[in-house]
Amino acid sequence: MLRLAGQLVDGIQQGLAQRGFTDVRPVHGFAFARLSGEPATTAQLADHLGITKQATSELVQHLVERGYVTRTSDPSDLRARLLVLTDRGHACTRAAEQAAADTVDSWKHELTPRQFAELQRAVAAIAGPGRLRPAW
Amino acid sequence: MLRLAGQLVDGIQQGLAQRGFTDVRPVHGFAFARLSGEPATTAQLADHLGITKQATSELVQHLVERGYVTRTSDPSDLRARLLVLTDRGHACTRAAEQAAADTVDSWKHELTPRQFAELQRAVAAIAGPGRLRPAW
DNA sequence: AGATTTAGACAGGCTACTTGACTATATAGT
DNA sequence: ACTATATAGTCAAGTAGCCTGTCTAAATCT
Repeated sequence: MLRLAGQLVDGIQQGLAQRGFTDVRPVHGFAFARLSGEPATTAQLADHLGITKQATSELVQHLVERGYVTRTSDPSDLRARLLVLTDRGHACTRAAEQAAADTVDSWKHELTPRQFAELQRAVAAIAGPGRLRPAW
Repeated sequence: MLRLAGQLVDGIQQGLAQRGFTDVRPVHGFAFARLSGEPATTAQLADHLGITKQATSELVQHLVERGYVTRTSDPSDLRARLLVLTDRGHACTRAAEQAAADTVDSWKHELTPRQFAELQRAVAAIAGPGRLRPAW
């Protein structure tokens, strides 16, 4: 299982590099996954990633500098800044999803369609939705 | 899939802590996995872990200081030191395996026996044996 | 025998995190 | 309404795990 996760992470990272996104790391992908749904504040993102606000603040700064994210003001809370993906941010997210799909496809070829469907069902049943964060 | 890997790593780490092993990290587990088979040199271990000799040397020093590993001389090469797991090292390895089994058992309860068997088969078929290293 | 490679360790540097401290805004208690 | 407390975000400093570069001793090649 750990090997599969490693293959997937490596595959995404490699696919992103091939598509021109060389300045993002896996942890940024987890951030994109959170922001691609709806905007979030830095504190919410920190909770999602399982790291401190401070580290998240620096990570967000990195993404803003490289044009993946913009900070917009939250009308309901003057302290907070809502983080929104830019077009480039969305493009990077799509590229990561494609790279992930490519890796999963390579697994598909090792299995019968029925086995693959079972695998998908089992993984989805066990994992469920929820926070996704760096593991080790 | 990444969530499952995260659950597994967290489960192992937590299980180890409950069993009294609080001074090991996941990367040490990968080292134990390599050493529990047959002894290896630092350079071989570095190759297995996918990190430099220097980082491996420091990691080994950490494990020696804490009594998990001993360095024995290699009669066929006076430069090399063969790394051997101590009793404590083996105990930690077994504890990690038990903790991993506990986590996998919790998955088992979410699936039918047939589905679980299919999952095992599919994962084994895709992942295969080989080097295991930190992923992100 | 001499030249090159390899095992291991030491030194210094980088980076992604951490804890601690601080300001500005929001919320709760009286 | 006023005060006390909590929260959003950032700055500063420290830590840990990796890196590259360098070196010694032993092995291997010519």
